[in-house]
Amino acid sequence: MQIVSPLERSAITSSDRVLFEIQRAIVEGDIAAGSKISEPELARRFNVSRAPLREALARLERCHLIERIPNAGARVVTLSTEGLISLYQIREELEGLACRLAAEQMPENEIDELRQLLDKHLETQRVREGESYYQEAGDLDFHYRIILGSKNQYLINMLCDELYYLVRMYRVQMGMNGPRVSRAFDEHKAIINAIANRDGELADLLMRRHIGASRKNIELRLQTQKETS
Amino acid sequence: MQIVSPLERSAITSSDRVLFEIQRAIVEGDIAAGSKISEPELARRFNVSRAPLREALARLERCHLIERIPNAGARVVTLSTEGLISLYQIREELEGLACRLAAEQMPENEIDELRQLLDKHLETQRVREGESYYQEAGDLDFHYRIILGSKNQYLINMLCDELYYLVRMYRVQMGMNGPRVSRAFDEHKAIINAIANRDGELADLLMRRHIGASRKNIELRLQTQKETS
DNA sequence: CACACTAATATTGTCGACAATTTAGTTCAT
DNA sequence: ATGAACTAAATTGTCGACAATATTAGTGTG
Repeated sequence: MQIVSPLERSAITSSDRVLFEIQRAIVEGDIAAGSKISEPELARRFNVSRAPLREALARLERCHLIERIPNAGARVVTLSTEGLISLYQIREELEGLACRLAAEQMPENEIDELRQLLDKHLETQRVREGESYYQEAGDLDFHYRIILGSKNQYLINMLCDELYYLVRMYRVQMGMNGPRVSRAFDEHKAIINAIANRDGELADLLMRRHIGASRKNIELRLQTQKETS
Repeated sequence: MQIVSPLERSAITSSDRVLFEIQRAIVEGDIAAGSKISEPELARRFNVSRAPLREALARLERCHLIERIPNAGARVVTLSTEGLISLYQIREELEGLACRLAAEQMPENEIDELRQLLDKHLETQRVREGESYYQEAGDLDFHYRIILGSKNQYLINMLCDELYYLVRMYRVQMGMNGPRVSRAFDEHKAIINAIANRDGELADLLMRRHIGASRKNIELRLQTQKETS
């Protein structure tokens, strides 16, 4: 089975182009969460007919960014704290597995590259202290590479294609930064060390903790939400 | 967040109808694994234009039954023992999680219904001794219901929509029956008991073992494959 | 004033035709 | 005979128009 990275993709067809643009717009919130999607409007806006647009919509549904109802149209997904927790529960399991597999499968050169990436992140963090955006992207990139390192094609598709953009959307729009950002580096470092030592069990555990800590933060927020209301 | 069961879906549009028919054909092997998909041919065969057919193809790609290459067309996925192992690795994690959540979230009446389902399976197994097909469907149904019981919408979508048919395809075409079938009942019973006792940790563990045992069988088969060749 | 029903409007689903691209086949040169 | 370049055929991608369905506005009635 040939392993393919989902992000190594350039816009071949005009349907691709439209997909990327709408995807970005939804993730960044330019197209508001929960808003209705009008095919004629979007087709005009991106200068394509409805055929490639609908193709793009089908792929947006695939990565859980929109929901479609037959004969009634599509809506951008609505974000909720409960949904975010659901998402993190899944990530804990799947990315834990990814780490375990990466410890077995990831070639040395990829591990080295990942180390270098971490060092680079450390520098940019020092330089751009406080600006979490870059760090966020970097964090996702870190996770991304480990997933690719698992060499499990289904896992790669699910995490890097079908959930990746939804995770980004939650981060961008619900502002997942805070005190965890600073800790993340150390945790990343420990994870990559475990992988380098080919200790899959430990890498698995550390990644679960890493994501689980974020989830618990969110659950905490949910509690205070409920108390306030 | 409204919880929706993916299998509660009837063919609304003609794209739906075509999707269901092709889906069944691929799973059963009527359309051979690895074979190229011709849009004009399928359109004629199912008496629709290419528009709804392409819509159906997009959704088949979503559940990993076909792979598309821009400007080059689609192929039915090829099955491999390695792929099956990859799939089971993911199922172990996700269905383990599903059990843990089901132990927390599944309402009593659903648990009762699941118990009755198990009893019914036991009868049909006695009656149709040896015929594994019904049992297979039943096994999937068992897993299916627990997943729904987790009340995690992303998890439900991923397992019951995006992976369900691929799992069935592997089972039908690679003939996953054998001695495990008889054990499955006892394991199912233990899992449902754990859920009924609201012991999520145990239910999680048992489900991982349940699926893990199947995976190890497959890995064993892979070993003998390699030795023979 | 609320509600049910109907008519008008807008949106989605489907079709057939055309454009762009890939694939298959043929010719020619080495 | 092998391989490269070109041509022809077939396939995929895109378009605009029409049909089917859902939404909205309007009307009348209790």
